[in-house]
Amino acid sequence: MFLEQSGNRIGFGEGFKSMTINLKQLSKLLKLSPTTVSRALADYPDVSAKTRARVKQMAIQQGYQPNPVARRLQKGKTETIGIVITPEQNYFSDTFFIDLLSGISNQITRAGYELILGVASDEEHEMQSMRRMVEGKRVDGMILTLIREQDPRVGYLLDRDFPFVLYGRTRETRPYAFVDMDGKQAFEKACTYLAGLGHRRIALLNGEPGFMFPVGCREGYESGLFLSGLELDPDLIREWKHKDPSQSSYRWTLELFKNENPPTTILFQTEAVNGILKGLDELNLQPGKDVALIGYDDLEIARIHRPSLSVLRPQAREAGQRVVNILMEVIKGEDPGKFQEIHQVEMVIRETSLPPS
Amino acid sequence: MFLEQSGNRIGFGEGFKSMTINLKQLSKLLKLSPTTVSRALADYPDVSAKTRARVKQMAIQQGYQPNPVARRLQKGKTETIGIVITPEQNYFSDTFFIDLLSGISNQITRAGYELILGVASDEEHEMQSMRRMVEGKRVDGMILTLIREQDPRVGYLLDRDFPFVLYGRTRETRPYAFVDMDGKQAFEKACTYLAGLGHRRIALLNGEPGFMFPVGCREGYESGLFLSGLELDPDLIREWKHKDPSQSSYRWTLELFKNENPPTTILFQTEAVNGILKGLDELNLQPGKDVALIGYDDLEIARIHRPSLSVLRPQAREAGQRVVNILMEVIKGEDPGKFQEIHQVEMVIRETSLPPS
DNA sequence: CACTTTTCCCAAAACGTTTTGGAAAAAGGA
DNA sequence: TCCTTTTTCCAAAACGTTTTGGGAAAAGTG
Repeated sequence: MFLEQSGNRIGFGEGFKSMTINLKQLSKLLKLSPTTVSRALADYPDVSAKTRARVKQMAIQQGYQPNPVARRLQKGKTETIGIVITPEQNYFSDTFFIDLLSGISNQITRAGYELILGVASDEEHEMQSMRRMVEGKRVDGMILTLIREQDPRVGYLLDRDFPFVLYGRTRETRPYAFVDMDGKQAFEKACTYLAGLGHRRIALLNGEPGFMFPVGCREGYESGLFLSGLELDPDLIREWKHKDPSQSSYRWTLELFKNENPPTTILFQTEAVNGILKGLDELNLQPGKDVALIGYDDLEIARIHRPSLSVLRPQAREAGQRVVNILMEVIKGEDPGKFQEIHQVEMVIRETSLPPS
Repeated sequence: MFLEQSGNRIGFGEGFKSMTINLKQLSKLLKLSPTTVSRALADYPDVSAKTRARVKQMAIQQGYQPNPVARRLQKGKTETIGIVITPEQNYFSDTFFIDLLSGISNQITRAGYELILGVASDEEHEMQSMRRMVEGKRVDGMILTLIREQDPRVGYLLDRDFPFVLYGRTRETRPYAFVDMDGKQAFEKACTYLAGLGHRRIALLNGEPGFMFPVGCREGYESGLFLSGLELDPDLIREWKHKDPSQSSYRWTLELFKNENPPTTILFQTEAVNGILKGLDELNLQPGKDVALIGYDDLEIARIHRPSLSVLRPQAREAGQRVVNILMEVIKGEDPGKFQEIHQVEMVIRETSLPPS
């Protein structure tokens, strides 16, 4: 009589004693069928306004929340999105990425979904982690970041028609959904801006080849030089390593100034700024004064450094939200090819982008 | 005859066409009952070795994986662990935290569980995100980081007997499970080491009050001074802000050296190193030479900086794994009070811990 | 051979929802 | 009043597992 069936068990050793109420229990309380209660809460038109109100009030009073696991089983959806990060590549410690993740997470929560996180140490584990999510039916869709020029993840997901959205782009002919920052336009803008100030020797300390983003940066750089009537000098282009941004960029900075006709300004990803500053310091060159600097990404260091760094600032949070909204559409069955967005990047002029001295 | 019931649907606009096989379908293929197949795969003794082998082989061949959502419903567990991060506090961009997260994630995967991530902008949203996970029956247990002296999250979870493990400690009399680094011992060790080198004016640039970790750091600092027969001078203790570690530590560094009897060495959390280096640079003091430095946490900058920074190095990855293992025990119903671990912290001597000049 | 024990398998129930396909009651129309 | 339509509700099925509680066949025992 007391606790019929499927009531709360009086836990023994079960740790957490669920204090929560069931649909069945709630419906008993209301003297209605579970069907009606479920439909009332979901605002179906076939339940009267009066009972709907009664149901909702009781649901709130009893703190009823539908069990998500049961709903997922019935609906045939996991209500879950997956993402795999690779801290080895020193990307995760970027505040930009946190902003992206923040936008993603908030939007996913708003949709009533869950974000599950995989942490992989290398490319192989990255793929493995993703396969577990996809083939293990643990997610409805994937979000991919830190995209490579040839990215096996994209082929894998396209092959099995699994919903996904890239933050970034890759070399792939089949249509897929992505949100990308316009790195090309950003670097072009920075380049023409510097040229406009009178700089003639503009160096590019670019990200590691193999990844897609530096490709756009370089395109923008070249196009910027061209638009400004400047010659491209291969000696002014160097690439740092993802595994060790500071060390490699430090060495390349020293290299750049061994040039008999050294640069008066450097374009780079802010990730690499520590190495560059270290190098300039060693060469007794003052950033901003002797060498103008514009970095891509507005990290903390860019703001607190004296002189403060001029940067190209992507709107990471907004991009994260878009990624999620698009993924939801793709999950619904929309054609992924319809969702290909390239977002503009803002240029923030601070103290390191003066004319050459 | 072809696709009876519950077979694969030939998707229409459904996006992802599931190519995966069912327990029912698998059992039909094997001419066995779903019960037997399920039990064979779970290594129950009441299925013969022969059929067990046959079942397993077929399962592999067909790529069968039990639907986790269905299993969760039946088992009454979500097989999911929750964590909420607060990037605002500039904690997340710490590579130490990535290591912790990496250890957590890998161990959770090994247990067949999932890690769901919440990203909250402040304390209020942090609580909100956790409540959604707990009250919404979305997780079996929680992992808490960045613990405050008075932490409402702990009381909340204790009140409802919900399984959780802290990375860190808090002021709470009821027993709870935690894994913490021995910050006290670490700072004591660093302090006595420096005193042993001959330093007499040892400064502490500590983390923000309100959080638990700086409390231990200070205890260790004071105890280290005492053991070395040094007097505590309140003028040598300052606290930087979580929201802006670099800026605040920069200002405090300048302050410290306005002292008529300035320090010859500083103890701090590596998070704050940028501001300290900036300050020393401005004061024309060479780190390592004029002022010895030991930081807590072995961030990238500590290794790449010249001179390289001596640090206290917590084993974040191992700690993450322990947190998960403990949480699994607590979820099983073990007494959380049994799991209170304090891990030793290694001291790595590099180039910034020389005797006073 | 008859009885007991062991081995091997399975039907049915359960987990907590949502959806399907009505059915009873109320309202409207002639 | 009788028939039709609309409104309001609900029983049963389904989602894909695991667990419960046997039961039939095979093997052992006297």
